[in-house]
Amino acid sequence: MASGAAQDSGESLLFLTDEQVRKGIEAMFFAYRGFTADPDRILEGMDYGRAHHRAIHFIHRSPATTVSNLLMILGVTKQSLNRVLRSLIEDGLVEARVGKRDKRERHLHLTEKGLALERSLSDAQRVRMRSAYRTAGPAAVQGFRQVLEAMMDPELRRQFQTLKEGGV
Amino acid sequence: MASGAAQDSGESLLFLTDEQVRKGIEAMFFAYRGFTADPDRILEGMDYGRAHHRAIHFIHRSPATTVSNLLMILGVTKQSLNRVLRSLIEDGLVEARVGKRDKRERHLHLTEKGLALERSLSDAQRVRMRSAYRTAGPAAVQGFRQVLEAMMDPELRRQFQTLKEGGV
DNA sequence: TTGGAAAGTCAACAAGGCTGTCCTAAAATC
DNA sequence: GATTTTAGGACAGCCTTGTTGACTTTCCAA
Repeated sequence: MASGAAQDSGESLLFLTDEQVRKGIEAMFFAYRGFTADPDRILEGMDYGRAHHRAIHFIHRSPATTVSNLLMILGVTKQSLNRVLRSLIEDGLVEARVGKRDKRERHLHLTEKGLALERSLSDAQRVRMRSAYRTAGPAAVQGFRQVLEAMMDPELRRQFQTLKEGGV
Repeated sequence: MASGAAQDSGESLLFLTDEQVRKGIEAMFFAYRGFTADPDRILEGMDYGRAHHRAIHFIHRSPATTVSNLLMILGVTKQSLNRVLRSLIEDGLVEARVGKRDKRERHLHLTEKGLALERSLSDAQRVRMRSAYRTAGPAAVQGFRQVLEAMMDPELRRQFQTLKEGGV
């Protein structure tokens, strides 16, 4: 429907129509497909999937992180994460070191092999991001980041901001 | 690493460091979680999942669309989509009308019941989008959309733009 | 008119979520 | 010192949603 575009119906804060907001929703859907496409392509054929990618990413970003920590960030059950971690450890991509002060904890690290895979995955993903950034321009990038951050659950946003400052 | 922010290393187009691009990647990950959280909450308990939501969304957006059309948009196999459609049709949310000129085709429509579910799902999702938009502001929203669009695969981007103009 | 392509269905399998239960070791608390 | 809590792991079984492969029906074009 080629209906009215920016006619905010009385409220100054609602500067977009439902139809326009829906376009944002679809953009999010299609963009996420693109976003995951490159790593998925690399992973396919190996025995790994997106779940492994996520684990590798966050272990790389926060070396020596514990299993519980990773659970919070990834938002999955420990059984689910454990299955993934087990295969990564067996294949020598991740090393789990027993904690020094608290021996119950396992501190996770990427091995050389793990770092290599992380590199290739994040390289591929960064190429696309960087290209999108370049196309859209610096101002757009800032807006992009602002909207994404506002879209997160408060809990996740805190996680994100913690990583932002403290991480790596 | 609290390293230099916007020191583009010689190339004017690469205005962000690898580290900053990575932050964008993580923002995408966390934001997508938030993005899907509300509909997921509604769907849980019903017999449906995200796949059903996607089908309902795009049938609503393009009534009388065919199965193949939907396949292209959703990017899954027809067998996968078929399972989802079958349950939606059995439950009376979607109606599949045999094509008039081509009897192989099924033209998909939401029933009253389907429209009601679509409403509640998209309402929930729009509330969050709108709130994020409001927080970030109009300029940010434009940047958001530009970056997302640039991030899509060219094929998907075409789909998106087609919907943008022609759709509903 | 026949053969291929397109639309859709059925069956079986895999990845990766989930719950539930049980286990060990270490730490914390009483 | 005994008990409870916490961190982590393992196993079983289930669900959703993706996949391939094999099949039918319908349409269209050589």
